[in-house]
Formats: sequence, C-alpha cells, structure tokens
Amino acid sequence: MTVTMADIARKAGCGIATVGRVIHGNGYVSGKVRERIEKAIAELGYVPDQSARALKAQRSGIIGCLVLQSDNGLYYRINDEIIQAAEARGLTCIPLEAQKRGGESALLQTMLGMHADGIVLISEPNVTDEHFALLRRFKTPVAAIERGYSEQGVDSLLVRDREAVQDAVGRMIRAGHRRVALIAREPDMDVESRRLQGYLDALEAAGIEADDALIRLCGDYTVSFGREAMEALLALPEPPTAVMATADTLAAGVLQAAYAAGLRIPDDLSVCGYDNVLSQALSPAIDSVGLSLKGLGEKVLNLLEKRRKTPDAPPEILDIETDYISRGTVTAPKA
Amino acid sequence: MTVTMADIARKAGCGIATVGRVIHGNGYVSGKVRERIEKAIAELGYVPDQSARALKAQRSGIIGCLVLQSDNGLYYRINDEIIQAAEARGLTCIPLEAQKRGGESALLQTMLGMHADGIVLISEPNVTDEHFALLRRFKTPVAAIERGYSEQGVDSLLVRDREAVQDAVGRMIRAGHRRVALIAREPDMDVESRRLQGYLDALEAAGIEADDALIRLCGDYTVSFGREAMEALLALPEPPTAVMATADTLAAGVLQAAYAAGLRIPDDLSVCGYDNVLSQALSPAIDSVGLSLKGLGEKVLNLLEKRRKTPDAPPEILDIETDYISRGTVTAPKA
DNA sequence: TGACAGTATGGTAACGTTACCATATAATCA
DNA sequence: TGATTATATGGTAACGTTACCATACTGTCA
Repeated sequence: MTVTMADIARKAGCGIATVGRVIHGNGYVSGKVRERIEKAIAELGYVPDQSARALKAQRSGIIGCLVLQSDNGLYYRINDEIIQAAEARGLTCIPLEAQKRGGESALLQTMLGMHADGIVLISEPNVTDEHFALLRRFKTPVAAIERGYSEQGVDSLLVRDREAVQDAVGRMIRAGHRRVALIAREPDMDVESRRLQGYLDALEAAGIEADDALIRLCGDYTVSFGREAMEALLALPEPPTAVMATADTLAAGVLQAAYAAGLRIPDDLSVCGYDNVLSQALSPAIDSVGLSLKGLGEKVLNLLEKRRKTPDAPPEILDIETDYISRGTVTAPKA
Repeated sequence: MTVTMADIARKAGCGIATVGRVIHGNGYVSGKVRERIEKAIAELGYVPDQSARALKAQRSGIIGCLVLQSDNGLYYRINDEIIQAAEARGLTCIPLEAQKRGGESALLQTMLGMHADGIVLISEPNVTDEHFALLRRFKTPVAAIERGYSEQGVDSLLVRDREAVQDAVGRMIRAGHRRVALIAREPDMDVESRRLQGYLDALEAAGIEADDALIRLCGDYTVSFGREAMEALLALPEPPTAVMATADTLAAGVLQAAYAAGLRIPDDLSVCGYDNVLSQALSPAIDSVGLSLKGLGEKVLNLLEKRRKTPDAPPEILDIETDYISRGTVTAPKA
C-alpha cells in the first residue's frame, strides 16, 4: 500500500541502504544508480515516513513553539519569524497553542513524544519545575521569548521593555508633558513590572513625581479595558495630556474614549502604543514601540542549536531590540 | 535512557501487553495490576513515544491545518476553534503555515509522513491536483474552509459571502444611500467574486445601476490599500455616501482617508467592514460582517470523521453563518 | 463432569527508517 | 608488486509501540 524505501530499492534494483544515501545526500553513490533511484522516487511518489524516521533517529526536525492562547497578534508575528527561519534550515516549526491553562502539559508531552529537536516558550505559557525536569531528562533544548527562566538554565530572548517605555515616556516629557498617564496590564508577569519601572524611571529622570491616579492597570490587553481606563483618566480633576499604553489594543480603547469626549489626537492628547501590531490601522495611526523581530527566528534557532551541543553552558540572554515608531501622535501639549 | 513500556512492565512485574491495556483503557486488567502499572507510570515519568505509536498504528491523532501566511487575524480565530474542538476529542491540532507559495507541498508531505488523521485547508493555500491525488492515495480525509474543492470530492465549509454582502449593502441602501462603494480585493479567488456578486445583487434588487467607479479592487487586505482606495473614491466628482469594505483592515484605511478629508463617521459617511476582526478597535467601532465560528471546529472534525468512514460519499458542503454586527456606523445619508 | 463464556495475562511480529558494519572493486602510491 | 585509500554497495539490528494470538484461570450452567 504505502511506498517504502524497500519499494524504491526494488524498482531501482539496489539495496535499501543506497536509497537512504540518495535521500540524505551523504555517502558514496554512483551517478547512474543515483539517477535510477531518483527516478523511482518520483515515479512511485515516495513520501518519507516521519514517524519511522523520528523513532529510529530520535530526532524529528521539529521545533515546537508553545504559546498560551492570546489574541495578541504579536505572538503570531513571532511565530512567523521562527517558521521562516526554520524553513530555511530544513526544520519544521509547529506552533502549539494551549487553549486553557494546564493544556501546556499535554502539548509538551506530545512534543517530547514526537522527538522535537527544540522547544520555544513564547511569553505566557506557565511552565513548571516538573516540566523543566522533564525537558532536561529528554535533553530537549529550550529557549524562551519575552520571559526569562534563567534559574532553570534556559536561554532567553528578552525585550528591553523597561528601556523602551522609559524612552517613549521620555519623548512625551521632552515634548513638554508633565501629566503623563500609563495604561498597562496588571503586572502579574515580569514583563509588565519592567514596563511600569520604565515609566517611573522616565518620570524620575525628569524630576516629576509619580501620581498614582495616572497609572491604570487593566485585567487584560483588550480594547474595552483601554477605553474604560481612559474614561477614568478623563474623569480626573486634572486629566493627563499624554497617555502611554503598553499595548496597541489598549491604545485603541484610549482613542475611542478620547473621541467620545470630543478630544482630538494629537492636538488635545498625545498617545503612544506598544507592539506596533494595530497602531497603523487606527485613525490616526499612532506612535508605537515596535519590536525588531527581524532575525529573531535565526537567533532562537541558534540558541537551541548551541544548547544542544553544550547542554550545561550557562544560560544566555539576548535582547530583542525595540524601535520607537513615530507617526506624529506625540506632540507638545496645547496650553 | 528513555522510559519505555518495557520499563513500566518490568517495574510493575507484568507483561508489556498489559501495560498497553492500561494505557489505552481497553481489555481486561485486574485492579491490583492496574494500580501497580499506574504507579510505575507516574514514578518513572513515562511519556509515550508518538512516533513509535504513529508508525505502528498508522494514525497519530494529529489534525493538520494548512494555511498560507496571512496577516488576516480571522485565520487564527478559525484555527483556535479547531484546536479547541480537537482538544476536546483527544486530538492534537497542528496549524501549519506556508511562508511562501509552494511551501504547501513540503508541509503536506510532513503531515502525511506523520500519519495525520485529517487535513484542513484554510482559505488560501494553493493545493493542486497532484496534492489531492497524494491525499487520496494516503486515504487522508480532507476538509476545506472558505474555499470549495468539491470537484475533488472534498467536503467544505463555506461562508455565504454573497448573501452576507448583499445583506450589508442592502442595509445601506435601505438607510437611504444610492451611491454605495465597494472596496474589495481583486477577485482571483472565488471568495471575492462571491462578495462582488452580492454587492451587485443588492444594487440590482434596489434598481440602482452599478457604477464601476464605485468599485475599487485592491492588491491585498491591507490598511494602506484601503486608504488609497478611499482616497480615490473621495476624489470622484460624486463621491459615495456609504462604503462596504470586504475586510476590516480595508475599512480601517477607509476611516483614515475619511478623517484626513475632514469627514465624520457616520455623519458624513456610512462604513461597514467584514470579518469583525478589527472593527471593534477602530474609532468609532464600525459595523462589520461577523462570522459565527462557534461550533466550526466540531463541524470540521465531524466532516473528517465521516469522510474517514465513507471515503467515497459525495462531498458535503456546509455553511458558515454570518451575522451582521451593528455598531451604528450605517445611518441615513446627510442630505 | 465437561463445556463454555468471561476474566486476566504474556509473547511477539510487524510498522519504515537509520546507522553501523561488512564487503568489493577501482584508483593511487611507495 | 603489495599496501593503502577512495569509491560503491548491501545486509540488518535496532527504535518503542500496537494488535493479534496464545495461554491460562476463574466461575456458571446443563
């Protein structure tokens, strides 16, 4: 039924081992035999059996990318980068999305059972100590993006969130703003606390005292949370003249609330988003902190490869660069 | 090194076959032996080898979802639905994204080589006759979403695009608009020709003659194409009073161009998007044609399952319902 | 009592590949 | 010449699982 290497060998009149050499392009094969084998492969429509391969060779050419369900378009973009880099190296990147907390376990087991050559943890998934112990036992290289696990010896790629927010808020202050609000998610993860810190850094550097009323923390990165946060800010006796949102989705809500209140962007309010995933679609397109994902895939795969060769090397931490994308929505305050 | 069923058997003092029975929950196993085996599995941290499983059983519990790279957030939502339904059935859904045209071949081979239990084609991937021949040879059930391949005997889930656009444009006309523009993508696929047809249907039903100048076709579903299209429409001697865009991203561009021209939404221009993927984030949140993805995953898996059991049954075509989401951006024209 | 169904367990041949080893011939060199 | 290296090919034992078959030992009932 299925076409196997044995079928190819029979048709080409040679041994199975020789077929293997042609398929993998290594070892000695004479020109005419190679030709016969290639012809047989094409004619029979041979499709290699990945499971047999993975079983025997104990590796699969598969890189698993674990992410917890998230509407944040950023993770898809990160995935795309890895997919592209993997494709270029002849690897297959499989994005796995856990639909609920706890689903990570099953996905991890599946990946290990498939003999994944590497696993990338993207931002949210909650990976426990037992998971890491399992990964170590399987000697599967792991890398994390946007979240550090260096205590587990895991390499990671971290966004310089603190510096990025400090820079963005600094621009607002330099434009003349004194009352700059921050709309962020509740800092249950280290990412958001780094961003909050960057905000505080910028204020301190300018000698502005932080006003708790100007810091709004949301339950999640949604448009409606952003809108509500902005509505609350507008209800203050002295509303902010500039708003930094740690996600474009939050910034989208900010615009909605601002427009509803009759404000104009940027004349009445300066706005900056984060992630640059939505900002160019808004009206007007707003400033945002963009992540340079260029080359991210390469970097991750390099980390995994290095980790595979030297499992016990100290964990490496690389930066994901950010660049501030200016679209003119941060200007001097009116009065 | 790796913990195998044989290790479990040795530790529990039984045969491998019995371990298999416990793992699969079938056949006869006495209470005390089952207990010993379960204990051994937990203690040794046994992880089943997917590749060995797939190799022997010739099935993997994997559903592959093929999609060509696309920034359209809709496909991620479709994927999520399938992932969820698969999880509930103990299957694993693997979304595979081809980064460039032609990448589908390799992904398809990978899927077949992994003994995928089913393959779902989502919208864009260009699957050729040879691909279908391959799929038939492997007896792998296939289903398509948002694109029909019934001539290949493939079951599909199709959005009633024509009716949806007709309905949306009809609402604009009933609100009093006579000059309704359509911004769509060039109809190289059947999806966009169906939508165009729906637009024409609505005009015809109202006795309005179609004006070619009001139909703008874009190279892709991007914000900037949408903006350019709207700019062109505004430059007409008699601009439209309402715009139907076949993607929310296009509609986002429409808003940008409208605002830049000093128009107000919906006072000066009625707008409706499509996909409902971005519309709630815009200012104002605009009307959009939403797709009822609820239950879509179940439907697809059911189709695959049925196809597996009766490979030669005539292809089935199910509808993906749409519902018009009203947010007040389609109102009566000004004058 | 024997026959038979139900319960419980173990042995083992595949699945299709890979990687090692063995073998054989041709080319090269001291 | 013999020794050595490069080229070329084939055989085959695993990899860890599954599913079938065989073999028991219970009860139950005629």
